[in-house]
Amino acid sequence: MEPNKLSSLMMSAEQIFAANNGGRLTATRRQVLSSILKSEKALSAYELADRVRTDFDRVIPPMSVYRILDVLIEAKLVHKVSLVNKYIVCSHFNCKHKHTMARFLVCKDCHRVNESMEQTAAVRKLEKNIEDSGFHLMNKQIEISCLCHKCAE
Amino acid sequence: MEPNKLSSLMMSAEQIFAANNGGRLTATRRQVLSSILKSEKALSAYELADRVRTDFDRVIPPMSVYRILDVLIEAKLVHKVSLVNKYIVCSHFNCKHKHTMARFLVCKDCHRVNESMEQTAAVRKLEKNIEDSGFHLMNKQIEISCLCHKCAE
DNA sequence: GTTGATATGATATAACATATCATTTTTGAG
DNA sequence: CTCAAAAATGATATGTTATATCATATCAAC
Repeated sequence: MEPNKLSSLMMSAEQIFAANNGGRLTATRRQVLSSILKSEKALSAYELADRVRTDFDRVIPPMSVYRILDVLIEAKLVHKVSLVNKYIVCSHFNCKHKHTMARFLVCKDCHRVNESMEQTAAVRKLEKNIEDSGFHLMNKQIEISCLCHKCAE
Repeated sequence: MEPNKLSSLMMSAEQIFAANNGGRLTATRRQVLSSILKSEKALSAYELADRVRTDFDRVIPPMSVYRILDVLIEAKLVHKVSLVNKYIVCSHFNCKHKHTMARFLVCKDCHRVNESMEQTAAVRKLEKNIEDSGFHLMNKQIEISCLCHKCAE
């Protein structure tokens, strides 16, 4: 990721936290966010701790990474990709889109993730199906296991 | 589950394995399948080992349960529900449907699962989207995190 | 500056999963 | 029927992901 893009995303994050009574974007959280932002694939909490160690020469205990991930997920900056038990930055926390339902194509081998917005009509139909089945949608997130083109070669 | 239904499902499984050069439906596998069939919610491999212990008064090591789950998944009798790292019987291994893409609504609290078939038109569109994104579908399975009506009360 | 709230560190342990080698059971050729 | 190969299971160890809990440190407001 180009430094400009990274710093622009970090500035967005600052604003999101400033507008947010739930917590602060502390130095530690900034480092974790920065490291996960730079990754183009989903990372486990432990892998992310390693990245922070490399990127900032600072050891953060996994427990803290989990807690910080919770905060970042709560702030909608990060998604948990449950198919692979890993975490990835929201591909458009920086943009103006109203966040409806996201579809995640998850490479089962390298854990690259393609996040895209579901079409409104499809979402409406899906939400109706879900309610008709006696379930309530908890996470506007659809996950599908795939192989990316690199891993498919 | 009524005993009749259970034995009918077990007979189907026998036929599937008989038609299948990949392996046999051994006594141990039959017990594991029977225990998972009786559960109306998804179970972890360890929970399933516990069920077999209760149901058949027989201890099966978790390692064996994992191996047997692999075989049952391969035979398309069982699904892995990756959202919660648990396993559940395919809701229609006994029926005549051509198996296209299945949608799983997964209760994040009690792990009950609603499995249903995606509509053909939607699947076609989705598969095209996936290919256009440079991914290959690996598992005709869509998982969505929900709360079931009982847990929502 | 003290106090209460927020955040992080440290430690332990639980839950899910795989690797590997040994043993047992089944199958099929002779 | 017996032996050898293949398939299945057992046993053990270890890796990976996640949570619980208590102690310590930092920050914000008065």
